[in-house]
Amino acid sequence: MSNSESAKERSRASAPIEKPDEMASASSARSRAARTYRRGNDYSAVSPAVIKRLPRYFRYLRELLHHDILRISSSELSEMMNVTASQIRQDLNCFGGFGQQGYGYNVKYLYSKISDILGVSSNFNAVIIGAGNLGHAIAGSNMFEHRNMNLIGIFDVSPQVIGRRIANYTVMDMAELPAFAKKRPIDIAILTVPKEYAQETAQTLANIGISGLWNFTSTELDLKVHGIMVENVHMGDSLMRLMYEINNNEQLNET
Amino acid sequence: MSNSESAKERSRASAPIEKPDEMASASSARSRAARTYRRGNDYSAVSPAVIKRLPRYFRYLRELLHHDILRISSSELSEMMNVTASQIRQDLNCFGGFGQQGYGYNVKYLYSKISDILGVSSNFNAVIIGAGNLGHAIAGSNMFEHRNMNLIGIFDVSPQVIGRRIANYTVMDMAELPAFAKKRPIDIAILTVPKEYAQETAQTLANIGISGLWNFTSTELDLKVHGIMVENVHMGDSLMRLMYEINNNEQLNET
DNA sequence: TAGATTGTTAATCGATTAACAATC
DNA sequence: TAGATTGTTAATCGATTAACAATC
Repeated sequence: MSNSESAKERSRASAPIEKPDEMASASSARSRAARTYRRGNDYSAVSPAVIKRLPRYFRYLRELLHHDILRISSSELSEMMNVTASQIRQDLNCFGGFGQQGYGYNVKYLYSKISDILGVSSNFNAVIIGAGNLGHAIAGSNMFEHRNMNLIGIFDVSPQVIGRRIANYTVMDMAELPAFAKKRPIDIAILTVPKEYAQETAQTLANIGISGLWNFTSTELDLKVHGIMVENVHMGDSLMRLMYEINNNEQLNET
Repeated sequence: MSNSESAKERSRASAPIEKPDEMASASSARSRAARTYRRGNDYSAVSPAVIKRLPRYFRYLRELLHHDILRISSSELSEMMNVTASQIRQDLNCFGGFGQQGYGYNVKYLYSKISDILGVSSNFNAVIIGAGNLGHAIAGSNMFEHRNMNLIGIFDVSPQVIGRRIANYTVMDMAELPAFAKKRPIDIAILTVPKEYAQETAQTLANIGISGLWNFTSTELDLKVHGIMVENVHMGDSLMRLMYEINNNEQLNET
């Protein structure tokens, strides 16, 4: 982040604009599942390619804030992120004019906007299904605080792990899930069960009425009929892409 | 996989072609790092979009084999995978003519070809850097056997975990890594350390001469100057995309 | 005001789909 | 052989980049 020092310095000069700080009103103690959220805008026309890039902007903007950089231009950001300035401006303008001509972008304001678009103020409730090593790793991560999510439970079927403590949670019996879901609405289920149980577990989750499934199994689950969004992690695919790149790049270097 | 029953039945009839079984000759006991691998073709002209899809073909073909389906047409596969038959034929033809007019594709042959392209026969040696929950989860997965990779060690800096047994491996001291690497060449490092240590650890890994880095930290590491391929997992980005989809899709349903 | 940088339109590039001739 | 299905070319669609007028 060394090449943004100039931006840092400039940010200490008085900023010509003072956009409202929307961060403060963003979070609420209650879950989105409790139907207290305010409906956002309709972004259905925004292209998938743009949406796929949003979380990366979120990460970089957060990083800028950590470095007390309060102002940035599309060209400065483009250098940092290794994309074109044009793309950045195009991407951001899908959601509204967040910048100011002659000035650039207010990092704090932009970050709050991107956060809102991504749903950080939704206060989702999540549960982990499968208390194996991966479920354990996810439970212990800081993934949730950073995104205003509430991990409200961890479930498993194995008597050997039910009742065990994992990252401040007591693993519950999968059989208790439907009753649990009635008391505390579940927005997102994180699926870390063995591949063989993925399909049936997904069906159970569909029945209790989740909104999204974060799928760590290598199986593909079609739950669109139930209106459930599925996001696949497919770590194995990622590893194979790496293997491919190593082989292919090395050849280029050697030839 | 219910809609492929017809393919299954047909596959039991005698197949008009008998492509050579290249699977048998694919694996070797020695590591690619030991420079025993045969150089592959140059696929540098193949578009990134195609390459990104290859692991998914790999998964589906493996699944077909498990179901004893030995023959498939692009249209049957397209239905299964929810893509166009045209795309499948285009994708596969980037690497050569793997099918046969009037017949379709021999699943076993196609699987072996895709495997080779992805580098499954490269016999990569891998180490895990960071023996936390995530490192533990990856070490215990079946990720490696399926891809002919050898997990040859797990390293950490914390005296509390060094010496502990994890999935049949004894966690080694990070300080021993350079010496270890001299004895057993490392192709791929799997980085599961806390974000704060990502950069310096990556530098250490670059110095011992790895070929690829599988990055689980949310930091982006530029090691292209060292000719090292980096593949980022960025689980957090995946979670945010899910959050976005839930918000945006629900709105559509409600309006 | 002049300089800087956005927002936005137009041009280019890349990826997907359609169509069909080649061929098993 | 006739039927089926690939391999491949051409047409369409979508995504990225370039350029510049608008404007702070």
